Amino acid sequence: MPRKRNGKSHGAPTIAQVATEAGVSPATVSRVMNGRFVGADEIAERVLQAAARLDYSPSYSARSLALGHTQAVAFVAPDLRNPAFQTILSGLSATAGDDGYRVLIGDSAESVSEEPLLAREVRRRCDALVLCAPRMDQEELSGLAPALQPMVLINRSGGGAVPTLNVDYYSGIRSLLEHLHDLGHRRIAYVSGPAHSASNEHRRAGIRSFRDRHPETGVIEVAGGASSQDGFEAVDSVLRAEVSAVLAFNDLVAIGLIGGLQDQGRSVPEDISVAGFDDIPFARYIAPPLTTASVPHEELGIQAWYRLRALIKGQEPAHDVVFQPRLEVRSSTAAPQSSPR
Amino acid sequence: MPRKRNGKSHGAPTIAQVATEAGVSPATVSRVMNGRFVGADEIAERVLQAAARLDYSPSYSARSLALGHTQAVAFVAPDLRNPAFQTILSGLSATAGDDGYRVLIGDSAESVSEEPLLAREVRRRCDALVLCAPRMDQEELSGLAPALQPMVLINRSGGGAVPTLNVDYYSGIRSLLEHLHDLGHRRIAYVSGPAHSASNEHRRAGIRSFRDRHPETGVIEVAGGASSQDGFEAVDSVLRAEVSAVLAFNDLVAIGLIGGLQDQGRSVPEDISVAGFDDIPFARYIAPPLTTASVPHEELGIQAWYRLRALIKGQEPAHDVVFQPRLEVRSSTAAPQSSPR
DNA sequence: GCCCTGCTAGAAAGCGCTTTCTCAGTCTAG
DNA sequence: CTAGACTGAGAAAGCGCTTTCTAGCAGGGC
Repeated sequence: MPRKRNGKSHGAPTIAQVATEAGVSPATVSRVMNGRFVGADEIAERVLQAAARLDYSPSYSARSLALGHTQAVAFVAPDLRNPAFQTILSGLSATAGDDGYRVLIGDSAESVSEEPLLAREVRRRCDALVLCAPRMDQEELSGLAPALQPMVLINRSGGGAVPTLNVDYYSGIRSLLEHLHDLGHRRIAYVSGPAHSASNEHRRAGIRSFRDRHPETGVIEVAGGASSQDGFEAVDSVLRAEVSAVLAFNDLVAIGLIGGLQDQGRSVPEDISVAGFDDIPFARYIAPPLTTASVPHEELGIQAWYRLRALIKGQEPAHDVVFQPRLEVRSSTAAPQSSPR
Repeated sequence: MPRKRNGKSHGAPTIAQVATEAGVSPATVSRVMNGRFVGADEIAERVLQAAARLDYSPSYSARSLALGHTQAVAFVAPDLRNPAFQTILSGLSATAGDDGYRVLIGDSAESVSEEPLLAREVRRRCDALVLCAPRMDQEELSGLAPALQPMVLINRSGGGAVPTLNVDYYSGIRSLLEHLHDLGHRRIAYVSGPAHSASNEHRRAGIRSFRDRHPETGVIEVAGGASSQDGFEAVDSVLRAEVSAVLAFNDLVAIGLIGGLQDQGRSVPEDISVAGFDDIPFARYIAPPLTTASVPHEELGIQAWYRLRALIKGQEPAHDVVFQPRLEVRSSTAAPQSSPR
């Protein structure tokens, strides 16, 4: 048995102490504290007063054990520094908070290999899970899914039983490409996302479909990643590709790209157009304001909670939804120069 | 007693089941799972195999109750949408994660009145707390502190016993003001933070000290807030003040301000200089790149964890630190026009 | 050859709740 | 006036672990 066995000198007061103080049984205290007490008002009052006097508040651990649930849900994402995930988290946390649930975070810090372990761990600490695991192998994900339920998946297909919230990257990327094409661009670079990213694959599928429709337009893929740093480092490859426009995996990459391009004396959009994806909160404020495909991340977090809540209650969750990104044309894209230098 | 009483059909396997499966006692299972087992290797092996076969993993609730701790810490902040808090959280989460601790978030969504309750709640769910409560009344904070320990406070003084990580807003604001003054500005607006914000008070003290040194320079305070929206809405007051430069409570406010100013046809920094505070990750990328005072938020999160860890272990935490913001001069500030229009 | 020591593994208590079960007391009806 | 139906509150079991305590069994010293 744990530490001290007798003296209850320090530490939080227990239900037993309150019971003693009020001269009732622990059962009664429990009932009063949970509003399940039927009986003499005078007793309830005594319990309340005793509780107040001792500054009692029930142990969450004990409660969780007895009840079999924790009133908390987990959120795992590959990179908490990315505003897109932060915004999902913020929406999730606020909405879950309204229902008295808190969120426990699992930041896999880009380590794909640790992700399954991390997901299992945080899931077992909570009642449910919201999983953003863009790079996890599909087989692994499918294998993991049963052990993780109840959960909702963001931007992955869970193979059937698990509610999923998706962003239509396929259409989003196509809109962006069409926009660039309408502007007159015929050679466009795509700075791709991390290897094995599911959403990167969707974007590539969108690119293929665009190519089929516009065979005259070249879309050159160059290696990228998910961070501004990756965008910055992709600048040379982009320049080498001699394109008039570049589409980045996401806004972060686009921002790094713009910074690097400017460092090299190129101006955006005069010399080269740049578009991102996500519409993170600052995309509109950067120089130049970023053309991007807007994704309602906060709403993703909110809807994720609604589904989780249904699942937790044993109800049928609302149907899956595929969010359509909204093309957000700003000033980082423009018609190509007639005479490229 | 909870739900089912006999059948252990569904639900996670318990230590008792593993014990039965392996033909040993629960005590032995517990010991081998925790590496405290000394004895026949063959037995350990049998337990491990049984555990693997049942896909057993110990219940966190039960473990927490027995052990008296949760291996989790809480983080409460007034607005999770603010990149400054997100960055602190990210640093905290990553560092705590390395030590096997997870973080539970409490987003008070700007509701100052709910904050004490929220802080108590999330604190009681965890082993410790990192509290960012810039607006909480000092009395209330001091009263609350004992109940919240172990905790570390960000940007507040905890009245003695509680480790605190502070940013020197006083000096930061002075540097910014000196920078503006050096540029030649003699009428400067300060778009203040939320009412009752402790860090706003520090900034104001910095302003007073600057005024004493440069009595010829007017610093006009106009009401603001903490969000971009607040900055946007402060534009009219700023314009009415007829200043050549404006210092914002933070970067978010500065960004809103710049947006609003541009909407009204003013250009930054030609017509009016704007400076922020915090150096959020995107400050350097906005148009124009924002002059600001850089605060190492991630480091705040990291150091917060180190102190929490010491506290949890019953050790003496490292001493408090006051981070000095670094003046980051970028293009949103410039010398005033000789002939203001 | 016997007693004591040392070691391994199990029995059981306890962590702080919730809830079922139980029982004494009260009410109402016949 | 008593039997049956409630009612109100306590006893106790159980949630799934950890850890102390205990007992059984070898091994070694005299």
